[in-house]
Amino acid sequence: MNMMDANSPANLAGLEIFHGLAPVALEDVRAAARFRHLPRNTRIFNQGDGRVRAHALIDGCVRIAQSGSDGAQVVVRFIVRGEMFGTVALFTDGFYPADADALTDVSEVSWSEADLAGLMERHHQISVNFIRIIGKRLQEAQNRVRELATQRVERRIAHALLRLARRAGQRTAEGITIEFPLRRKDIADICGTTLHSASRILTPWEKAGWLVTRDQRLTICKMSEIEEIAEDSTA
Amino acid sequence: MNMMDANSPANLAGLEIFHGLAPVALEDVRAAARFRHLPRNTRIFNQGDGRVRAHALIDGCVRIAQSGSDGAQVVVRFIVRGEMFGTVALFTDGFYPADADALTDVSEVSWSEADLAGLMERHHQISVNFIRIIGKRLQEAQNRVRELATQRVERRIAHALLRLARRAGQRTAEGITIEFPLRRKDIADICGTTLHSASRILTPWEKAGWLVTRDQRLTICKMSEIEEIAEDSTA
DNA sequence: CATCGCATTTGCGCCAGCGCAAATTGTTCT
DNA sequence: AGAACAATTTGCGCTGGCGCAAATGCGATG
Repeated sequence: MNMMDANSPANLAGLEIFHGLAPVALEDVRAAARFRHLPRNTRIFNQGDGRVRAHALIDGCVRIAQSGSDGAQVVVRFIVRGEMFGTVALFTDGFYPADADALTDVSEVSWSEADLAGLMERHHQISVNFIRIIGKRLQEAQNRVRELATQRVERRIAHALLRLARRAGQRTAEGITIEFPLRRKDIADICGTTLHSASRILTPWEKAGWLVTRDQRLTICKMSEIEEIAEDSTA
Repeated sequence: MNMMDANSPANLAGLEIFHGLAPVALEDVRAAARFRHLPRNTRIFNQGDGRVRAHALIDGCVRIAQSGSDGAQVVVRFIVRGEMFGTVALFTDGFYPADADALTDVSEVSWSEADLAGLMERHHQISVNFIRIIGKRLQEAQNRVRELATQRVERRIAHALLRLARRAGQRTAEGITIEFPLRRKDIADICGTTLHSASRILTPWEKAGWLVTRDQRLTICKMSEIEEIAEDSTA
């Protein structure tokens, strides 16, 4: 509650979905928002839950993972500061299609489906932004389909690292550090392979000094070597 | 030109994106529409082309395929009567991310990005419908990612057939017929496998009488057998 | 009708990557 | 610090499915 006034107005304008909104519109947006603070390793929502809300991450990071009836799971994406999540089910069936886990302590905002619908109606720009966001994500998903269908594990892993670095990379002394905990298993679940294969591929890269893992944070030292392996246009 | 009056007003209301619009709004929509008739085997747009438009298929069927720099291609989806296509790039970078080919003679309508933006602004319901459409497609894409990542070829093919049958299936004497030309290569490119593997799997199914191919149309006779192989929840 | 071109089938060999299982290292909790 | 647990590495054998290439089937065209 006390947090709300501290970080809402400034941050809301920074969220991609509210770009270009007038201050008065942002006020409207803020009024319908629910702010929350969650400790790490919390389940934010479960695959199959109803009453979806539109979420935005103010700080921290979140893993979105989908699992099939057979238990096999896939990491849909990692969410970093400023991004929306849980938005796919909005205006469709109303059930979350994946699990969301807080990987670090997080603060998030969310809006109910009905409130968001009202906001979009009153402030048309929100719809446009939203469409842009989902459209972009759809393109990413389709590129991923193509990757899974046509490339082999090593290259898929290289791509995954590059994408993560581009989206959540922080320039540090040693190279580009991906700013959230990333286990082998996560990388495997991103790339559609097994923990074992991921390990077998990544370890040599670490031995060669292309990567470093410290405090659960992965740093890419030799970006160019990874790019070499990825060697493909459509990123 | 003469076609326009014949099939526009009635059909536009049938398009998913214009559901729930008032007649006066549909008039507005119609005014900005460009109707076209194209013979089969025409390229409707190329991957990489600029000046995207929002397309809707009035009649016929279209294959959307994406190819990587290495030549490997993936069938993104098949479009049937009433569906939108080429919509992914709208409001993002403005370039088509895939090729669209007319598999039969087709009639299509399209709107320029600017016109569609205007329509959405004037008739908010269009935005909502559009978001629902893209959201649904995003869910499909993510399910496909999971499938590619976790299931093997046989099961993926079974799923693909079931999905196609559900979306474009026509009840006939022998079973459910998928109403557009579907080559082995297409099925392979949908499932992320090779022509050869697809053949190796489908031929036995045909021999067992579960499927029939006639006039380039595939008919599923024993739906239950295919479902057996697919045996998984999240369709 | 003969020919050409395209789609499909099928045999064969090979290898990327999975699964199992054990060893090793890192992390958390008391 | 020590114990209990979680994550990672790695050896080994196996196989699903790819790649090559040849054969066959089928429709279109002159």
